[in-house]
Amino acid sequence: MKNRMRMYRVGVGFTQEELAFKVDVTRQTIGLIEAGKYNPSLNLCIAICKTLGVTLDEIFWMEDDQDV
Amino acid sequence: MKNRMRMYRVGVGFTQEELAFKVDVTRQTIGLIEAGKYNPSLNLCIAICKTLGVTLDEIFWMEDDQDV
DNA sequence: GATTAATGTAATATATATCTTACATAATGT
DNA sequence: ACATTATGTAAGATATATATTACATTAATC
Repeated sequence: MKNRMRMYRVGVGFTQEELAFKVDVTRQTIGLIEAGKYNPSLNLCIAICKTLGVTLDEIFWMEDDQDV
Repeated sequence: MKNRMRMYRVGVGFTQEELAFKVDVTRQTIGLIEAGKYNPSLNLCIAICKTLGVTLDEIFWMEDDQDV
């Protein structure tokens, strides 16, 4: 459940709270997704990607899994 | 909530039920996601993509939205 | 070093994804 | 026509994503 959200978020200069507001979700939700402890919905993933200016693959697609 | 699941599923020659079994979910769930009536979890999206041999962007990322 | 901003985290409540069961329809083969 | 396979869909139950509230910690700023 790892992802690259934090990397792109700080890259754009947003705080967790700012990103949360923009995608209409709670700061805690953003924090837990970044921490890899949530399994977010596709719609939320898409909203986050659009806000950060990247695609789903760039944040959420891991080309090589550990067990490959 | 549109996506290209059906296209890739029939391309690989899977039935809804076969794909459902492989990603450990119900046939109905697959059907509703294909119909654009469900907002699936990221984990399920990833499992589907791996089973169909494509990435998240290829199935779930729409480059140009209607409202752009 | 005190204050503020940003983040981590936990408990309970609520919304919703998904399951289960069931039936209906469409397509295909015999 | 009949049987079979694939798909659509609905009602109620369950699991889980997310909200809410609250407090702790860390980093930055004064």
